Amino acid sequence: MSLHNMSSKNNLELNPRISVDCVIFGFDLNQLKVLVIERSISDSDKQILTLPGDLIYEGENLDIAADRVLFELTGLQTIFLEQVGAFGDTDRLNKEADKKWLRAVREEPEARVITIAYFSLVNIHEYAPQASSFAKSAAWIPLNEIDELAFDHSDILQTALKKLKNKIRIQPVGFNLLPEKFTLSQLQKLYEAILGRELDKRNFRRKMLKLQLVEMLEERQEKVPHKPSQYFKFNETNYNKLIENGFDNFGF
Amino acid sequence: MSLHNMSSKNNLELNPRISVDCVIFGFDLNQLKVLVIERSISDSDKQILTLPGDLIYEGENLDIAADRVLFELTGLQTIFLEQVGAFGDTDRLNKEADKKWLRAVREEPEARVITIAYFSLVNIHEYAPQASSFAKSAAWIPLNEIDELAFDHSDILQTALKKLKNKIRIQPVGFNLLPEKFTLSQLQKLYEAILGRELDKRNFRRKMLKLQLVEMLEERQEKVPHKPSQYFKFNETNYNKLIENGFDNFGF
DNA sequence: TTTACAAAGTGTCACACTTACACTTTGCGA
DNA sequence: TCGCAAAGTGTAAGTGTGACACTTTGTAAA
Repeated sequence: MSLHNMSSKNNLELNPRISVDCVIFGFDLNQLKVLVIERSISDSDKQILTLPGDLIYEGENLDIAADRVLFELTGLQTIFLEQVGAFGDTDRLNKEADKKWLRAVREEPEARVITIAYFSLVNIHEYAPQASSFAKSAAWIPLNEIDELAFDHSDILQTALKKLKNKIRIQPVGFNLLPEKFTLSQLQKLYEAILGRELDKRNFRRKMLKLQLVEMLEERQEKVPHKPSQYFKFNETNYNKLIENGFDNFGF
Repeated sequence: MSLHNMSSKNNLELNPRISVDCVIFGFDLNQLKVLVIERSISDSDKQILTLPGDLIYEGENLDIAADRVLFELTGLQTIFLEQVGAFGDTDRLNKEADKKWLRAVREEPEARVITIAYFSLVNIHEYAPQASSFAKSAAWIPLNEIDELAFDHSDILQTALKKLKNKIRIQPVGFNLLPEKFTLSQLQKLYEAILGRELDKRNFRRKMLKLQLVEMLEERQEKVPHKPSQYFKFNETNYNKLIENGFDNFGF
């Protein structure tokens, strides 16, 4: 710490900047995907992926800042958004490529930044990613194709995913990830994508129907080259009740 | 934001301070308690309770700062400590009594402070709370006797408690809250205190023994005016295995 | 029109876990 | 030796889980 000499520099150290980063999960009825930003300084530079995020504004609440990032990027508002936690290790911006990028875009590239991570579940078909003030290009990348992210974003992503996995066991998940009507197979694929393993079709259906989480619609699939499946929708009353109380099928 | 005029003041606004606050749970073999600080400016002032916490130091990792707060207050090191999350609402320091106190003790009482909350489980008998650099007096208060805390600390406490409740359903809890040897009734009381409801004695014992979480010692209680109970200890191997894997008795 | 395809949809049995419930045992202290 | 107070113990009914294979049905191609 005594490496730094002048008070203005010192001040930078003393007062970390705060950012929010969002892990935005989407589901294309087949795979779980994450919305990432392709960051580049020059064309020659290797593309590096980051999670969407931004420094918070003066006087802005953390949740609001996360809403803002999500909205600017996707146009989505009042969507599910839950805090993952704070990531503030002093060396989190220390990778050479990251430092180079920060020097190119930040007013105070050396400043410590503590980020508050959020995660969100969105319906991938409801919109297309938009260019925003902090991101020129955004893209949905399948979860299992992401191997390296800038800063500590891989860490953040893994933590968010763990949180989602735990959540799905206790509360229903899907309202935000699925279109209004969906088939039970699609719902099952969603659970499989999140849990990372296959589930038995019959057992899955039995469970979903017993929980009365979903209800059958009149409508069916059309023009599929096999037996068309029934569409379902969430039973909003029961869905919210289960969100409130949890499944509560624990050991106590 | 435009209320503030000068750049130094502005700078305060732009760069929030970061603190850590710790929810330290203890268990006296009967009740769940929380370690709180009694804050007072003058003797005449009404005592207000806060969670122990401190601004982080320059260049200090968040986890390290939380460790430090815990250590200074309790002398305990390398204890279970898990992040609850970030609390950063712009109005979290706006209560009149809190502002008065901040003006008395902080260099920059008007600065925005974002706090990262942690929670910890400690064995209440292993030590006595100590005066520390940030707290003159600390005390264990039963959870259900705490009705008001400074700042947003009630909110933080409730969030930490919810986290603990969820944790106990998925992972064993107790190693840090209980002495080395304990009775099954004491363990049951701990679970009841955390879950906030009574459990059936026989069912509880059956479950604990089946999980092989604990093992019986030769030793028994002595000089108790009733049938003495066996002492148990945690089976460290199985305990750690269960921490790793979770109970996994969910719906999927 | 017939046929092949591909995914939807369906039932049962064994097993494990949960819940509810009441009496006996034991050491201490009066 | 008697009373107390908490420890300790078993069972039966019900419910959820996990494993498992065949039939149905609409489309599209032959």
